[in-house]
Amino acid sequence: MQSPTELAAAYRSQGRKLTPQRQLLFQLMHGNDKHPTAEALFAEASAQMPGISLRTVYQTLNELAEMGELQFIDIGGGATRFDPNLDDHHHVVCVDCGQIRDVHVNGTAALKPVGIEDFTINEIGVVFQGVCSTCEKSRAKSNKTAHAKSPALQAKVSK
Amino acid sequence: MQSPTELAAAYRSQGRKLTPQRQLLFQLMHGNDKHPTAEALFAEASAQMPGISLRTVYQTLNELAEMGELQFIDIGGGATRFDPNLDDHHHVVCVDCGQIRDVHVNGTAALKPVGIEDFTINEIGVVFQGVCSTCEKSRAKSNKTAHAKSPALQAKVSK
DNA sequence: TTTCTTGTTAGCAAGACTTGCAAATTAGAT
DNA sequence: ATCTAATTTGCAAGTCTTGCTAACAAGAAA
Repeated sequence: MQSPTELAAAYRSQGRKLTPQRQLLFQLMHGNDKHPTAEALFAEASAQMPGISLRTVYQTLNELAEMGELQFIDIGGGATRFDPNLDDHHHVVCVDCGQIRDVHVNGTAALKPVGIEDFTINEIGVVFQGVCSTCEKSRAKSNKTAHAKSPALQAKVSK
Repeated sequence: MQSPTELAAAYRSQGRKLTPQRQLLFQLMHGNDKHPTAEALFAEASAQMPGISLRTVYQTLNELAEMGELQFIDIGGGATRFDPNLDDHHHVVCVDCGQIRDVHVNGTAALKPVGIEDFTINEIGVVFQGVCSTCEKSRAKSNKTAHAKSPALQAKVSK
């Protein structure tokens, strides 16, 4: 995602208006690597601008996505998460705490799907599932099984 | 996913009962490579067993997932899709019609995520996005832009 | 076969997430 | 200062999935 200043220009050049709500959301998302949900972003925004509506957050995120300034991430678990990182990257998810981390991956160009000659591939997405060190430690203590699914990821399964 | 017969045995050995509803769903899912949503499966099931409830379909799918007989696929677009294929495989999605195809991928073992030493990776998921030949043809006719997103994938975005 | 226990089903309400809509508001041009 | 079209809000509504519970049925036991 471009900087708030650049976005301001981009917005105006498209006939969109530069509102305080949008400017705030530009700031909050710029360089944000937390992959927040709309609700999470709404919470942050509300702290600085009481009264801003969740509807506006959704609206702005959708605009930014249309403009190609950010992407949606759906890895199960309910809410869509937003990623302003436009670099070529992928994601690592902790199945315990649900955190998502951006990660550069070497070797994607060598991936060879077999038997889909009738498809024109445009994009490749790789998601690594694992356990972060923090969760690994708490697992050791609480003696959890290594196969238990994260509250985050099992949300849709057996909440 | 195992065969209906094997699942019957697995169910009983776990103290679960073998109901007609479950047996029907076992059949419908066994070897099913359509990655149906719960609704889609419910529709198929209803044709053969009028009166079966959507609730039961969800329940059974969740059970099978708990038992490791199938996996959930979340690629955005609203509903979760179910995959009974337990082989090591990945997915190709047509961004136009939304179809999902199973695909074997060579080279996944060589994927190297950079900078996540603090994660213990357990699984890797690869999703290829592209356009199937059928949609490619209709695009040529209707002169659609190559960047338009599929109704299926943009469902959550700008339905 | 009848009985009994316990797991299941069906249906509907409700919860989570996201979008549609319309009135009130405001950015930016004139 | 005025005007017009884009925005924001707030709420209703839509989609997908789960919670809850009474009625029901599978499988064990007698």
